[in-house]
Amino acid sequence: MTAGSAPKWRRLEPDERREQIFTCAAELFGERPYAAVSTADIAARAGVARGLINHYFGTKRALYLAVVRRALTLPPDAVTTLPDGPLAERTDAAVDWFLDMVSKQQKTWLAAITPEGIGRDEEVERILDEADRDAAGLVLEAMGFSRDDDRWEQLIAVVRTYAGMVKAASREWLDRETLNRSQVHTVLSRVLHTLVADVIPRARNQSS
Amino acid sequence: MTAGSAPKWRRLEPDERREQIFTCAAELFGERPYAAVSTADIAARAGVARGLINHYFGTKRALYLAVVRRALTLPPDAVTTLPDGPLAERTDAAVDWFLDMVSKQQKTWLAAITPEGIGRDEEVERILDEADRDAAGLVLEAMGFSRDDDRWEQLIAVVRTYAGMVKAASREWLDRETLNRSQVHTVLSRVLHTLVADVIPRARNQSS
DNA sequence: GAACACTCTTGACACCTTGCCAACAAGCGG
DNA sequence: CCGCTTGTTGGCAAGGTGTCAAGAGTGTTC
Repeated sequence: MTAGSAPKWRRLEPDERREQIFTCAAELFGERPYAAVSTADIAARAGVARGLINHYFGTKRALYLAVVRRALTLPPDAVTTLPDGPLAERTDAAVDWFLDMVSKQQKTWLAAITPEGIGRDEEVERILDEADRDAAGLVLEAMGFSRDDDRWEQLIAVVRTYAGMVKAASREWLDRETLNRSQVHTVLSRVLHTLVADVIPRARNQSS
Repeated sequence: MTAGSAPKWRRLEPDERREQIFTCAAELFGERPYAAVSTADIAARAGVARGLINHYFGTKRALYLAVVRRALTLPPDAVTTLPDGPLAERTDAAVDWFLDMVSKQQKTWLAAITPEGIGRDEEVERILDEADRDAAGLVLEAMGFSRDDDRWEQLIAVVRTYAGMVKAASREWLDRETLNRSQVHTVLSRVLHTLVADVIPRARNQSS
């Protein structure tokens, strides 16, 4: 028995440890509401002292915000991979791409977009807003609009409106399971088609 | 000096006290996120001992749920006042009715639908769901569907999807002010028209 | 290979919040 | 004026969070 002094704990690179804690936190926040997840729970799952969480993220809330931020940040490989065909094809492809992405990180995505109800929270709201804005930009570009368009801000607003529908549809599909993927796809791509082909041209003539 | 023994506190009817605490709580939850409002804050504003809150509502969370529930309950005078004309007219009228209602209770409505993103919470989610469900039912009836329709559940799901867009549009209009009422009206009524005339017929052939 | 230094990690401490409960007292009925 | 009902208070115990000095793993040096 070479009784080598077995270390009680392993020392990791900060980035590594940070990521590990982050992952465990993301899992837990996906399973239970914010208040029902204690830093002790996160520490336990990560096999780590509770204080380490504060060391890396400062605050439970900050850790939570980091999780939300990453869950809502979508990979920017959207536009490049979309076809060039007619509008109907492009909307189909865009929605498909999106549904794929969402189904990969179901839990986290759902948790991030699920409203808790009354009361506003500046930080979370800002993160949600920016994520929506980025996503809307990608969608618009995929649909063939340019950032130089003089109505860009209004276009963004319209698509962000659409984003509300996308989120609700995701919940019906993944959470409530009242619609299947095919049905959600139909709803989202038809509506997107309507927006681009029908609504946006009209809206141009109603600027305040 | 008729040194009448000045009472340290007044005794109220249970309903009265309950309502008073409820009101203060609603105010505070409207100003700050759930976690940032302590029962001590509520008690202070109500001029009452903290323990009394637990006595009446049992739990901080229960009080919060009561507030959310009341904020989301909407007046059921929708269907009766809608015209009988062609679909486009009905969608126009329905959206108009809705925008009127919303603009009347801006603050409460906005506070109630603004996502806090603090994760999932069965109870709150259920309350939001039921509110959406009721609203969706009203919309469908206004659009001429019957509750006996064998696809009723799926119809509800689709309209609830639409509800997500309605909320997002309300925020763009009232909160961010990136779209004016006319534009929001166009977006919402056109999309509703698409749903009823185009999407729902298709969805029927895709039931899982 | 032993001592060293660096810093990642721990464990305990103080503070705050929530829910509980027994005692108190306001106001009505006799 | 007295006593009863019960609305109301105030303090206690459990649990959660953030901070911080001390401890221990791991690479480096001689």
